[in-house]
Amino acid sequence: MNTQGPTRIQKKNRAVILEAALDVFSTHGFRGSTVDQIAKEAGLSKPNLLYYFPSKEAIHASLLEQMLDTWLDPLREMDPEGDPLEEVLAYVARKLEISRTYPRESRLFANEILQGAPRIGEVLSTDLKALVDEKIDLLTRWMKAGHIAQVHPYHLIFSIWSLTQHYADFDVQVRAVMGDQDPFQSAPEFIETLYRRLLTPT
Amino acid sequence: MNTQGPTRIQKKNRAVILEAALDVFSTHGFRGSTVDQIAKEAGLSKPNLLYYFPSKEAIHASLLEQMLDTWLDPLREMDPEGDPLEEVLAYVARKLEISRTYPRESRLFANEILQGAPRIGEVLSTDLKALVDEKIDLLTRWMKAGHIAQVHPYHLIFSIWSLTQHYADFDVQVRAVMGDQDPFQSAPEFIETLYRRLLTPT
DNA sequence: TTTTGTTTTGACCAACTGGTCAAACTCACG
DNA sequence: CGTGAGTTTGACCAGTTGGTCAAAACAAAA
Repeated sequence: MNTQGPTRIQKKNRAVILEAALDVFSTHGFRGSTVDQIAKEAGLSKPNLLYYFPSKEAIHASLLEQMLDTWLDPLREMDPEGDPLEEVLAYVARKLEISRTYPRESRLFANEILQGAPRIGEVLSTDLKALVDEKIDLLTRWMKAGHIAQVHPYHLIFSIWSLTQHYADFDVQVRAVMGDQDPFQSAPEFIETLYRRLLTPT
Repeated sequence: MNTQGPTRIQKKNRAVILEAALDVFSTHGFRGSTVDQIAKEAGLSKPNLLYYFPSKEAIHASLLEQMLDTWLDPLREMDPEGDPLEEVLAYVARKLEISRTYPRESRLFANEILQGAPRIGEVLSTDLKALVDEKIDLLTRWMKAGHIAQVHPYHLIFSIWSLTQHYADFDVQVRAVMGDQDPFQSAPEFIETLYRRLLTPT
């Protein structure tokens, strides 16, 4: 009888599989990826991989779930008690940093949304919407109090998402255009300037 | 011997196929789409579809080529003789309008880039880079002359791409968060404000 | 109507896909 | 050492995929 948690081997192999799957799914999308590909990347045989996860779907679901938390965290941290402008700027900086550190997660997410969010559409219109609405409220209060400039708060948030994730999702294009310059060296300053000028009250 | 151009039927069917393929490819990506799916959407049998295009790849390539022109046009139109700030704002407005009018093309492109641009990587680092470099030059001159504020010109362009395409590529997410409000009603004003504040010289 | 080129299709194929299974192997522990 | 649970694998399967092909159906000019 197994009364203990997962074996050392189970722990290691599940991690190895998720790591490999993230690589594969994030660059080929769900349907574009094959179990064989993931198994090879993980250094396992296909049946062995399917001994640790019941199906391709299950691996993908596990990755998405894990990723959604990482994705939402920076927004959650925006503090109603802090200095408004600095809070927004800090949020933007965190988001950009995450794009740099976890580009594969960003692309996994982008792939899912692009295809109509078949697997996380529900979460978007419940959990995500709830969190965003809460922060929209906060931003609106800040604007009404004159702490930051009045702009459409939804679009403010969308703009932050799109600007920061662009560097992960469209990495190939960014690098093709910029040549050998590192986009992440100059991006933080540009984006901070942008939001400072947009949000500093007149 | 066929000395004339394409038949009336050929013209119509090729168009119908491309239209159907755009629908399918843009929502499922290349590998996620099947020839059968496209054929069904086009109202043709699979062999009949393959009578008009030699392969799945060929249809995809044809779409990408056609799309790239549409995608680059608004940037080409940015006029060195015009008023700097208004030229940039007009470019942004054109780009956003295209996102609204051709969301499928935008998603087709996003899919391709996300997967590492295997089919258009070459074009990006030649044609696209050349065009961008030319406009970067123009923007830099405008900045040095004090007509628009000094910001990193590459990131300025990336920000325009990401902000405008976001509304096409992440449409599902935007709508999930905004509920039944139409994002395209309020987006143009927000984005214009953003670039006006960013670029108006101090 | 005949003839000739164009268009459409059902039947088919080989490669690949996600997933199963029984048998073999490995390993910690008594 | 032995034994039982945990781990790994080769062989296999049914469904799907992109693509082919010969024959049939159709259109239009003579």
